[in-house]
Amino acid sequence: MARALIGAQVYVDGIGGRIVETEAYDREDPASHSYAGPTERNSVMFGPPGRVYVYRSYGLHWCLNFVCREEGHGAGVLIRAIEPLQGLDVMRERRGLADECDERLLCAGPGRLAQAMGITRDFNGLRLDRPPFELLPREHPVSVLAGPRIGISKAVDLPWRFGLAGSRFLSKPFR
DNA sequence: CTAGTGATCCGCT
DNA sequence: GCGGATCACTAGA
Repeated sequence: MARALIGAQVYVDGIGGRIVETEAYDREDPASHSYAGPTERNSVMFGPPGRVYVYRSYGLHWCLNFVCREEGHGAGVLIRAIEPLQGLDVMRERRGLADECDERLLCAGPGRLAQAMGITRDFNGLRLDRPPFELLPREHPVSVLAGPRIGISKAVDLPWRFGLAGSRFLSKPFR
């Protein structure tokens, strides 16, 4: 699913764009929040698929995940970067950036993307197929790159980070 | 482009 | 008490 989501579009109240970077996290995965089993924080990961799991990162940022396997499994896809297509002015305002700033700073990285889209803990558990969310399938075939995940200290070699080949909006290049 | 650093909260052991 | 699924900023190649 992390690979399949590259090129899809996601919107919150009409603001968002094309998903260009994701990471997979699974139950038997030491880097996953679900690895040690269900807790209050990760309970949405063990619920039905097609919902949003939001967590606080480093005490400062929010991060957006899609629950992507059957109920009870405990898997998720971290949305790491989006190519902004709609609501760029609102994104800039939420991010505290100037009008003339580089578009690539708006949604390149999970914390930036959540801030630009207005995601907070209040969105945890919401369904992706209902407002305020809208998820559109990709319209054309895409070329997808894979590589190791970013910012983790366990299972560092699994190639579970995916990106749209050639995109300028990635949080980091693929080697 | 990379590498280093501090900010700041809370889930989990 | 520890240590993050991060970011903004700085300095240097």
